[in-house]
Amino acid sequence: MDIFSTLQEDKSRLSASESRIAEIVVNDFEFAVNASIIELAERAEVSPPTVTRFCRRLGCESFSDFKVQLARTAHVGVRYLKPESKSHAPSDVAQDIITKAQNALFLLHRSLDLTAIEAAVAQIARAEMIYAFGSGGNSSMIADELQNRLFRLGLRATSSSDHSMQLMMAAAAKPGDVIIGSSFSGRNAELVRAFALAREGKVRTIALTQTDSPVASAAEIVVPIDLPEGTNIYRPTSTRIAYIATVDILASLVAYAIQPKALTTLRRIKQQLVAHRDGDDDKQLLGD
Amino acid sequence: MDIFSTLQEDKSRLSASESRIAEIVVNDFEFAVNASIIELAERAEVSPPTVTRFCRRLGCESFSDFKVQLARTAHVGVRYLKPESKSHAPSDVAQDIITKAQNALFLLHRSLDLTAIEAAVAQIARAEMIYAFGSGGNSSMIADELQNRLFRLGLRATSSSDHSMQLMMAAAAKPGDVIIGSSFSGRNAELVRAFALAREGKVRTIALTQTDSPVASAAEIVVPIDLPEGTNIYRPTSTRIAYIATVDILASLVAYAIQPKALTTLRRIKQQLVAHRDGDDDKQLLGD
DNA sequence: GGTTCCTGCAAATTATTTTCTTGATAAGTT
DNA sequence: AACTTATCAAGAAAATAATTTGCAGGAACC
Repeated sequence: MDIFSTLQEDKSRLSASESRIAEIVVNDFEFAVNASIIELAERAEVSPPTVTRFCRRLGCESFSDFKVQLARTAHVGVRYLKPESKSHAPSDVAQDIITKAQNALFLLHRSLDLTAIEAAVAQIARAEMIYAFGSGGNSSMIADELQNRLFRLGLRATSSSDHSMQLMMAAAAKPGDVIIGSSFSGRNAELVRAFALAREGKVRTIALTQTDSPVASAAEIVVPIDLPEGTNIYRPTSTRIAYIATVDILASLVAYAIQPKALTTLRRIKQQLVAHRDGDDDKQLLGD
Repeated sequence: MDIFSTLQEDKSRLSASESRIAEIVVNDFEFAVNASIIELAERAEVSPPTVTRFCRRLGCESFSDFKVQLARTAHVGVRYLKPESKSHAPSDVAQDIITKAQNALFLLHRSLDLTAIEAAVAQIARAEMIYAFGSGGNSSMIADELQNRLFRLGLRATSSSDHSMQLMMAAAAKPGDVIIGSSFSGRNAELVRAFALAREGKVRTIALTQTDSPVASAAEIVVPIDLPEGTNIYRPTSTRIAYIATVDILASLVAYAIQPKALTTLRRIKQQLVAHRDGDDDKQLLGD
């Protein structure tokens, strides 16, 4: 557990003086990690012992322990509390995008539903055939990615971003097959329809989407991905990164679940690639 | 600058005693961030003042400053020095993937070539037509992603993962057009050929790939993405994430470069989407 | 009115840094 | 070649600063 979550959760249990300390820590993180207990106490207009007690209440051993914990999580965690930079200079834009991406991963980690993931992995690992659905540029990439990752494991997988094809495939799928649908917004009505159709035919359905969304309610297993999307319309990235990481987690776990099969297939794909290109370099990746 | 880079670089300037401290810091990071100066000194078999001097040499104000800086970067930075967890438990796998992804972003940020990026952005922003090339599952995703991001800005863009098509498109492209090729390995011979063909016809070429690779030498502008790929064959993710972030940075900068045009196009795409789905929710993303 | 909890003061403890000194190494000099 | 001198690393001890503990006053809440 990190300090910031604890701060959020234990906010009510803090006394007036302690809240004042908390506020400074959240608002001026730079100051807080560099300050001594005395400086922090002065700025919050409390005594040093109060700061120590504050740290203890948050589950830290001591003030220095608190500072270290703060520095550790805040590197990733605190930035989403800060207003984004308004500059369009390349270095700022790059920094901003990378920070947001890291935050997305940080938030993803904290909100991961491992139970749902395990359930999804179990279904995928034993599926006869896997259909990955997603549309609209972002989710279609995720669908392709799912197929890309799963076929390498020796599983039968296909993907489609075409609504009509999705419906037809859902209708054609058999019990024992699995449909994985991705929707960033959770409001892809056609995907909902495909899920409904699939469930009628006893086909397993897995959704990668927002909780409490139409797509989520339509699927049997929901792997929830809930992230605040920034308001800047130019930059929908961070969510995308969280989805990719989730696909990666799913694919890795499936790989472990079906170990021997996956290993052979991967080896064969790799041999094929190496033979096809230059033979002297084994370091290249599987599939560029 | 973070402590770990400094440690790497100043390694030669450290004395014997200081190197012993450095070794402990790198190998047992957990101990180092939690220890007091006395504990650290004892373990390295040096005196406390030597530890203070060590911190100063690394550019820190004091020992506590050192600890804070260490904690800040290490959260992201140190883990790639450590052997990866061998457990296949879902939580460990998830943690591992997310950490690696964050590391990839961290490393990306430190190795970004902003000059190359600016040059690429300038070319893309004024291109008549943009061709995004990439093959093999990973890079083909990046090519699609480039198209996906750029067409939304009102630019003319297409993508292809088909080697033959790439060659034909490269031959058909005109001066004023831009070809962006992605290759994780840098050893995609067909892409090299397409680049050569394009350059004959005065078409601008941009490569997203490893430095000092065949693909890199074939392109006019190289946006280098150099990351150590983990050895685990199941998990090629982290590089992918760095590529996606890079595409995002490029696309965002292009968007800013051509502001008014991009804004109108985005607005029209959004209207189209909202009209097509349910009208009551403006929060949905551009393209799922 | 009693209990509980917050808070600050002052003292005690602990940690950290500074200063000073010693010893080692290397370059220069006779 | 032997001696001198400069430079620097490193520890001891002292000084300083930071942090914590114990205690007591006071406020708020039964």
